[in-house]
Amino acid sequence: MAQKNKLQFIILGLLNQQPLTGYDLTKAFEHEIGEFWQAQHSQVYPQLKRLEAQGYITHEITISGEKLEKKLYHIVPAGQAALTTWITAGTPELTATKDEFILKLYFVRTNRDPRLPEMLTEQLHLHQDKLEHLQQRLTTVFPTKATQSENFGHYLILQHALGRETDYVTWLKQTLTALPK
Amino acid sequence: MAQKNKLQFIILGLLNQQPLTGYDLTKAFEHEIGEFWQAQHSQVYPQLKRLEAQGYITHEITISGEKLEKKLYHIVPAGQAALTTWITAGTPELTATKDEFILKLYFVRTNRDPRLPEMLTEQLHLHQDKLEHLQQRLTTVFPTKATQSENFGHYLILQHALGRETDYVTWLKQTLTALPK
DNA sequence: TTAAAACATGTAATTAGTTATATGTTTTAA
DNA sequence: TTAAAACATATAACTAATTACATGTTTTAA
Repeated sequence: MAQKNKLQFIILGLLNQQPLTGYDLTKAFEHEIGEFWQAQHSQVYPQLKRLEAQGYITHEITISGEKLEKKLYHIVPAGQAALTTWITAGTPELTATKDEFILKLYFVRTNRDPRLPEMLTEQLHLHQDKLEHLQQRLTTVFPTKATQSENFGHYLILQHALGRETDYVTWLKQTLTALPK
Repeated sequence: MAQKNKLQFIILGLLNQQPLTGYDLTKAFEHEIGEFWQAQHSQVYPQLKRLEAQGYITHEITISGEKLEKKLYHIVPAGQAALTTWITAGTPELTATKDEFILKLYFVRTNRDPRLPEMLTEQLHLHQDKLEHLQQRLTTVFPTKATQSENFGHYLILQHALGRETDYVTWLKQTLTALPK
């Protein structure tokens, strides 16, 4: 997929909060931001070099222990400008969700297909787990009104993800019960 | 993104319904199936060659008019087996939705950010349009109970898409009204 | 009759993303 | 004290997907 390099903006956005190393950024993709965007370190390190070449970030080398070199990256004003431009610009394209299960369903022709109950049940479990996970996150990451306003955007998208999964689960349940016996 | 070549199965699935040319398949990605999956002809033609080399499909050449050659592709039993295997196998990975707007929101820190109203309003319009479009499709593609059972999977995923967009619109509206003045 | 649109098939170049390979250091827990 | 886990950075190979390039035919409507 070639999709206009959003990774660069994620990195700028994260560096806009605090200086980080490539390793730190990679960790972020395994946790926090990894909830809705993924990237491997093999994508992160080259992107950091490109951003630095473009004059959006700089790095300083720090030594950890005896000799382990860390490159701590900072955003610079030009990078902040690029980040703001990206956020401020419109987002007129709705990205189609490429959900493999949905794709498989498309090729199931009748409601008597014997594979349907098993397929739907598997997805129900997966999405119920996901829903539980998101509910857990909401209460641990945003326990108070104050924490919600501190990180408003993140709070909003977690709410949205929760709504989406709730809807997914409802749809699967409803479809399962409507199946002919 | 490297995601296990789902295109091959979409092509097998479509050829399982009727023989088609590469051009027909490309058209399908602009209409029907294009609602939730995209592919360009530059992906379709090479994939057809690979599927034929694997022994999943064959083609016959027909002449249109004086000399325009069409390659009409047919699925063969091995291809039908591969298609069934794919559908029957579990689908244990939930694909994360890479929604650019959601990504931007993540970097908006406070509910007083002056960009929020405009950003949310733009998305509201886009998703309202999408919702309307899906409602239109539901009534035109599946006007009767009979048409719904004839193409059950397609009906289901259209229902699901409708629910998803309804939820998206609700979330955006609710967020907009909850914003501080 | 003719020009534009649609039909029809391909390859090349580039970008995005995953998986694999490579190398070494520091910290932690058995 | 030592082995495993975590820290830290980087490149290579490969797959997927978009955009651009390339060529020609048939149909439709002005």
